[in-house]
Amino acid sequence: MNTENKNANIVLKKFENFIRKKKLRNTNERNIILKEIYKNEGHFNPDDLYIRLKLAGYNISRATVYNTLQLLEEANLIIKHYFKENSAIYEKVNFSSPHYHLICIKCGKVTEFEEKEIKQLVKRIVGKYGHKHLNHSMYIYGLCKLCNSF
Amino acid sequence: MNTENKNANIVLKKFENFIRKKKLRNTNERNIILKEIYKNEGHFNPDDLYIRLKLAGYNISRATVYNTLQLLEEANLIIKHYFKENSAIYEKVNFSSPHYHLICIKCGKVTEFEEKEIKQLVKRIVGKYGHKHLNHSMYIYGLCKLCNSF
DNA sequence: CTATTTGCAAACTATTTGCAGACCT
DNA sequence: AGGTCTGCAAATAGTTTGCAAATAG
Repeated sequence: MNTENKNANIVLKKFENFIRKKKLRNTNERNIILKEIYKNEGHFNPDDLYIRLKLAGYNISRATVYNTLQLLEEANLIIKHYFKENSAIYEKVNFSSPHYHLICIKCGKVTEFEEKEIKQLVKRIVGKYGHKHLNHSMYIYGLCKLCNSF
Repeated sequence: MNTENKNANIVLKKFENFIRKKKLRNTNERNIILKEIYKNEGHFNPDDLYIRLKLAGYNISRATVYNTLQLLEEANLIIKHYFKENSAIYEKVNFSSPHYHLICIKCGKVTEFEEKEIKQLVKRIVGKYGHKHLNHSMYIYGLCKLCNSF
């Protein structure tokens, strides 16, 4: 079995547990949406996903897409970002290598980077405040090389 | 002169420089908005600000408020956050102590924290990617003490 | 069975835009 | 004087909601 399928199976399992624990219902729509997300790479917004499902032949409403994305976020299977207003951007949780974002406030370009140190730092902070840690994001705002030279 | 006024003067000066450098115009509205922001503490959204200006007797349109907030962000005098969708949240740049945010994905509570290490880390990363650094944010998502116990 | 979930369309809300007039430089 | 900036109202875009029908448990 390839890595992609393995990951997809892990998240389906996790989602099933989450659903059971919360006494929610295991619907086709929810599973289809989760699979569609894990079939693809990179960032996506709710409408991207809605269109992709449409093209794949599924008749799943926007309401259900939004609804399910919220559930998946609570289940810690996707992360929600807000690079700019009026559009939430999601990405799959990457179990092996969390990464962070450099954002150009001029052109909106998003550059990803990794940084092992951050994980330790976050662990310490969360402990201090008694939170249950689900996820974390780091956004560095500035001007990218190109925008900075004009 | 108290600290508040001193800070307000520094930012007015900085904004003036920014305006000049960009060959923009030094309008009353822009200065009124900037002063109003620095008169207050904590987070605010564009509409909060609009209402506050209204109540203070200024007839400044939403369009101008949005417009100016964008300028102030570019001038690095305010930071924009997206704690949840459909509403940008701003705060003044705090020249002495940058701080970061723990966000509860259940109840939306935002807890601020400081962490000196982060600044160094960010400096290193930005250098690596050739960005011009303006600001950075760290968001840690999870469940706050209260939400985690239910 | 029955309470949750769904699809649909309409509603809502934050932000942006177009335009005519006002105002910096 | 000339182009930028403003206020206003209408337009836009993302998300949520209300309701009737479908469906999981």
